[in-house]
Amino acid sequence: MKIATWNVNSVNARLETVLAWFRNAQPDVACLQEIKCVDERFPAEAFESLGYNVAVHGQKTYNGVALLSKTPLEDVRKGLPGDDGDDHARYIEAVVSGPRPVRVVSLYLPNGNPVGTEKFGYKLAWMGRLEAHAAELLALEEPIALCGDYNVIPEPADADNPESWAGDALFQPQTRAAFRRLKWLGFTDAYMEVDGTPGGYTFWDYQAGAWQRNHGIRIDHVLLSPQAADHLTNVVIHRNARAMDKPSDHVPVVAELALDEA
DNA sequence: ATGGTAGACCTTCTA
Repeated sequence: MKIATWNVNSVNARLETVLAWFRNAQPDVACLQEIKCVDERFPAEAFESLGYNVAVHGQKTYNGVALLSKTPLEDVRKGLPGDDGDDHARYIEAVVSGPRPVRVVSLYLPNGNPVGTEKFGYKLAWMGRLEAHAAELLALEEPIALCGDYNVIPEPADADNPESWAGDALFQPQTRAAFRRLKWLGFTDAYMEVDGTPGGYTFWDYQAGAWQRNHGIRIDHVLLSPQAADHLTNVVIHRNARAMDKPSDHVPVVAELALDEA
């Protein structure tokens, strides 16, 4: 099973680019972030025509996440528990049905810049809520994949120029510590497990020629529960998607699970 | 050097 995660930076502005990638990569499951549209504006028919079932948690202008799956999506949850006053559409969870069901999450963790503002506080609070909910999910002892744009640079090796991110919310000690706490619950960072080579970037800013200069960072992650990590066979970062026409500033990350094998 | 670009959308916010 190929599970993809991709921050598409507006699914409607990027639809032809996204569909071209789907036709080529053929993921079984896909987690999209920053769709930047309400549910009714999500181009569900375009994905359904490619054979996907669709679940959307949308929002006008900002944020918005979606799940796509070749098999039906069950037990859909929209919104991260823990704060009824949080109206950002940044979390959707569902069970991908099949002989070996997998619980899949598409998450768009807050950016948190600038540091020292309420935005950074919101980011850290959101990470705390994610940790609490992830702990509850782990107790289910199911195959689980927490996929998305975490807006976290875990280690210096995950940035081309770590010094330039020193003051950024994505690389603060508190941010990195919160991400470690999440992993230490018992999750495996899929990329680090099968590859771990420095330079596996997933984001290059549109500005200042970041792509041309390879000023990238690894901030899109797939975290797997033990019951999923046991079946992990490969992770591919689709770097060449950054060179497509009208690219997103993020590229897809695809994790492969061989769930039929012991 | 505090730059640069992209998307949604209405003038500026977010990233």
